[in-house]
Amino acid sequence: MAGIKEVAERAGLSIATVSRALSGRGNVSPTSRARAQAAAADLGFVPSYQASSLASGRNYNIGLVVPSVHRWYFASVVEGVSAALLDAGYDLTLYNITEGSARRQSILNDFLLRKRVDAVIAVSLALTESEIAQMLAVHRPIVGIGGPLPGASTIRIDDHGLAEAAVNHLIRLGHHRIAHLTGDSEHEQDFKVPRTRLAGYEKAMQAAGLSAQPEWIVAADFTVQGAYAAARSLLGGAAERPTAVFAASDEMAIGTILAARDFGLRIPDDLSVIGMDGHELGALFGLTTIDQDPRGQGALAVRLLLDGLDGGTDKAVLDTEYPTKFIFRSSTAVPPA
Amino acid sequence: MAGIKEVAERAGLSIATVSRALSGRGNVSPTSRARAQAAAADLGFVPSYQASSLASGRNYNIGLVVPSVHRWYFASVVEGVSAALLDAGYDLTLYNITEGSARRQSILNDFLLRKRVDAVIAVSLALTESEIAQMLAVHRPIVGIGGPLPGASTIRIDDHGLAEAAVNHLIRLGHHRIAHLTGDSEHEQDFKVPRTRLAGYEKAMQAAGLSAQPEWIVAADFTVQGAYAAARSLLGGAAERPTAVFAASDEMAIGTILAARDFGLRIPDDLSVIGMDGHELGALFGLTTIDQDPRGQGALAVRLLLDGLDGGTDKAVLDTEYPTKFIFRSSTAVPPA
DNA sequence: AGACGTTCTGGAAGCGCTTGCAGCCGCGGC
DNA sequence: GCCGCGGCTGCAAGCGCTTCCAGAACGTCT
Repeated sequence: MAGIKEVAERAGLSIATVSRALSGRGNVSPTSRARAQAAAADLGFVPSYQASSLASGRNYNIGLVVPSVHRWYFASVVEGVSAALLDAGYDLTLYNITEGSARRQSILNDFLLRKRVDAVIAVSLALTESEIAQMLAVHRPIVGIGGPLPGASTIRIDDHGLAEAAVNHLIRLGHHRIAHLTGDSEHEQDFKVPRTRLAGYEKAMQAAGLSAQPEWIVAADFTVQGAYAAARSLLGGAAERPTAVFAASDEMAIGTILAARDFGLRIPDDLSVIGMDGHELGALFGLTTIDQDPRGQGALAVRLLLDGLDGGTDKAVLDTEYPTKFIFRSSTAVPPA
Repeated sequence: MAGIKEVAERAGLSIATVSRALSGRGNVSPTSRARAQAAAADLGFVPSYQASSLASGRNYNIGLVVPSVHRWYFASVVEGVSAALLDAGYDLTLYNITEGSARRQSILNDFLLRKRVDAVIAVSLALTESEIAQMLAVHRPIVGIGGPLPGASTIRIDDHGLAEAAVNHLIRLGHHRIAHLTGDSEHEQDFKVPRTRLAGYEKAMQAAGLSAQPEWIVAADFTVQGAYAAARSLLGGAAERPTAVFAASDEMAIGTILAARDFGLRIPDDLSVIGMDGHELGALFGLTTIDQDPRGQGALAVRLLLDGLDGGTDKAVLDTEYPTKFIFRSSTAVPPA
């Protein structure tokens, strides 16, 4: 367990010089630097994280708060963030707040504020203004992904507009009876996205002069299974069956496709389905969707944060709209005659 | 940014007493404790993580190393570990080593050894003995999940025996032509599990006097898509088609089922499929499988580790076999006549 | 009443680094 | 030849806690 002191002795230098040599901060002659590095390598020296952190105020650690790690979208963000941070030499501290409200205050207090992290990335988490203010007050920049963070920087996609676009795509194909699979309000206190997409759906329907039957708007949790169950009741229901479904996520779209298949409905002949996300599995189902590249969003969040930390400027709050790609595949077509 | 000093002043106590009062270590009169707590609350005091960590040597932070965060199994472990750690007041530092070898040495050096974490949980990661020794030398206990860690504690399931059991289930149903979907060696340098399951498959086949055609053992990456593609070539191939498939994971089993459906094969009438994992989606497909509860494995790993850290005993290396549950559903049946 | 324990408290010494400051050296400019 | 300056270096003062130790206060036992 060699410390910097041992390295200094072995290198015949002072502790201060070794510190400067190894950290790259401050002036050190090439000779000294080389000696310090050699000594450090010989001893297998690894600087103590907490000591340097305490002394310098830098942590090289950022916190990532997600409501789930199972859903494709979140897993992808985690992956993007993780890779970007590893490259930058930062640690990633993960907070998976599953149950929603119960633990969140304690996480905020006990973890995030404990100066353990230099900054936090909150995914689909609706922090209140005062919570955000708390974080900013202790100089912890925040960026939000996919969730509105009043007063903090955010990265998001145009959920409303994209939902409209998805529905319009179906409308242009000739569909009139378009259903929507949205989020389950029970599981999404923090998760505003489904409501926004729902609003986009309604707007597009209305703009086209179509009536969105209440029974065509069905809520499910954001999983394949949840959507499958919801789609079964939607498609198996009496009355007029919709000819198209806009699902608020690709996982839900896949659940819908599976349910449709179970009913003997052919996609897209009998039913068109469009999703949203860019899930890898979409290709397998020929799913038409809108790719939002969550991995890239995670990487971007890291870049924004690190730029801000380096720049030192408590930079302006900026709201970035992340670009998306409409992917046309075979799950959408003209409605049955 | 109140420090412990301000709290002490406000409470009219010494720093030492406040520290003891708030941490619960050492003797403090009820009166003093209350005063300290009140003062801390008033000031919104949150102790500095690095300072207490530096002074006490405890980190309250454990590192979790996973090769992926997308695959169901790993996401589940992360979830289990995360929940258990939050309860215990520990932070979780996540290292997602995607590419395999490239970054792993640097992670070991730059991150794990930097005393940032008190312990590490490595999932399906085959650390070498010397890597493990390095960690243990700096008093960082390790527990491995689902991967052999020579010299460290591990939690694992009986992959070999369970694979045999899965295949035997098919054999008992009357199947002779049983295929196996295994891992893709390209993507699994560290991941020994598929090979073990393959060995179990071979053993069971041999024990039953069945020949495992080489073309019935097909490799794919551990995703639905990968398995789907592999299953297509397996089922679409000429020659004798297998009547049953044992897939090394539920995701692969699902891919197989989807491929079979696309070929018009009915499950289980034309093809039996058995998986392994306990994926929630399995129910939707009626998938017979073996539930290994990765979430529980993650939670157990945390418990082992924390017990060890508290106990102080550099406890014995122990190898825990985690219990599994065979789940019979509708994807397996007697072979077609 | 005196000796001895217990419980509680505060002083102060770290934990292992970073960094401000001052001193040293060697150099170019006047 | 002297001054000034810039590059290097080491000293030492922290960073904000924890914890050892010694001492104070209060009980208990004989």
